[in-house]
Amino acid sequence: MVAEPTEVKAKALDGSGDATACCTPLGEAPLSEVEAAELARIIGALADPVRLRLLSIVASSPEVCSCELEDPLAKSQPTVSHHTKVLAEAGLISGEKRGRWTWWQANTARLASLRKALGG
Amino acid sequence: MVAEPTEVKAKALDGSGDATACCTPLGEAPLSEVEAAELARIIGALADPVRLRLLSIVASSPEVCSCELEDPLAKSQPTVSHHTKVLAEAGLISGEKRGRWTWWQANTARLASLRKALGG
DNA sequence: CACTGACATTGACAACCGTCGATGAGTTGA
DNA sequence: TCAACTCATCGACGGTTGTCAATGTCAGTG
Repeated sequence: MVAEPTEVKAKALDGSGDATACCTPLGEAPLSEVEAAELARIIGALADPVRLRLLSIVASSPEVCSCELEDPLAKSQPTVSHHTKVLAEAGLISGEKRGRWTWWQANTARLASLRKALGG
Repeated sequence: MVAEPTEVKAKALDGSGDATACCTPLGEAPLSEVEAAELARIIGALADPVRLRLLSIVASSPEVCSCELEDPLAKSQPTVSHHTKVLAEAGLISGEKRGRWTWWQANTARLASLRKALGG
């Protein structure tokens, strides 16, 4: 028997949970405390070399399985799982569980909105 | 007597210390460990709400004095000094000491290269 | 030359974060 | 039904980080 695909995480950012920018672009006006906190949360998910490499791997392929990440990252399975969770909660990747495997793909819209918040 | 302006910090990133992108854009190819470490260092400088607000203040004005940051950030003087140092070492702001004051300005080129590394 | 003002540095402390072994939950195939 | 597999969660440990009081450094002022 084959299980139905299951959506995986994604945490609210601007309230609705979509991938739009959260903040007024840098350089236009000082950020409010709330905007800064929210933006820092997302950026913080990228402020780690392992997660950056993880995201670059996922973003370079249409879909990547968790099991394909352990080797290139040279990290233990719990560590990889931790990092995917952080990236997913920041909305930067999305996971779908199919059968035994969880498949990840990059959220390019979220990355674009982040670039925009950075002054793009 | 009036002292000459003094340049303030800026730390190597791609070796030359300029403001070009350090890494292959996300989504094009997996990052190397060195690229990821370097990019994470820069992004890490932005992964803090206080530094984000600090940068947004500096970037919204042609020049800002350190003394003008304490109040809006609601942080002590050593804390503000710490954050300006982190941002400067990441190349995101540049400081110039004139007389008693240190004047900061945003490094827009560095921000642009960061956006490019993020897939822009 | 003392004195004040602006900023950097030091040292200490609490909170947070990355890491992994052990364990648990759910799926597949025999 | 049971064994093997994939992944998430838990608990613990060590290292990093944000914060501030105290102190140091240097430029301008009287």
